[in-house]
Amino acid sequence: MGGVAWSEEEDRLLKKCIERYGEGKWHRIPVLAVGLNRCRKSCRLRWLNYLRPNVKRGSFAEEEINLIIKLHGLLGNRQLDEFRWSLIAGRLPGRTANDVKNYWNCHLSKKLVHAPRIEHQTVTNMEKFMTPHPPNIATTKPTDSDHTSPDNQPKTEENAIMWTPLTDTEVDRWCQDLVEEPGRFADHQFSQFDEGGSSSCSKWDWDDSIFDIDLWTL
DNA sequence: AAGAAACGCAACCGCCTTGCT
DNA sequence: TAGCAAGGCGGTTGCGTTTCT
Repeated sequence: MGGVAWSEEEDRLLKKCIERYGEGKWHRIPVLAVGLNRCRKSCRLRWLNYLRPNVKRGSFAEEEINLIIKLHGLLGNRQLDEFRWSLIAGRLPGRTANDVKNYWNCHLSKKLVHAPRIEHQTVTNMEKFMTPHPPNIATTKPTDSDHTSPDNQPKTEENAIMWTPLTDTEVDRWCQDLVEEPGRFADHQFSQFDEGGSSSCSKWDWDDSIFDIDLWTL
């Protein structure tokens, strides 16, 4: 791993400590969890990415991949190659920023490397590339009005597992289609961010504005 | 069957932002 | 207003596992 792997005992100590004292006081965790020789940052990361309840593991579903690519196009900084993984992850129930980032770096970035301007590409015709799935799941475009759940469904494990994971081949085909198809994102939707370069639109203007766009109708 | 290469992902690092004094 | 501490984030690393030759 990228560092010293956490032992079961360390996980148990951290979980117990957070259940007792709550999330958020990371600077106190190393003090409160006797025997846990980890810094506040490591504790926070371990909790958020691994121990926290509702953390979803396993393959990404097509809806999740769809949303990652959409949001990556919208939230990615074209000039700096910077991305807002936490914002993307925030719209994928059970997924962490680290998960999304890893998935992008391992799977999608290589496959979309030839796409000139992803944010002007489109995410359409998913139905063509779908694996068999329960009716009305993948083809339903939710309203997502509360910005908390991409499928506008209760955040339950049941809903999550109904999403059908894509194989690598299917992702390949889907990404290829994305590259070849002319953009469906209207330029005017982005012009407000482009005018005058980055100086006229701060990062927070971006964040505030970005969710005014109905992602599911793009 | 064995070694090499590629992949996946947990963990670390450094920087930035925020809140408090 | 400045300085400090803590939270949070994105980029990177490196080891275990899987696939390929």
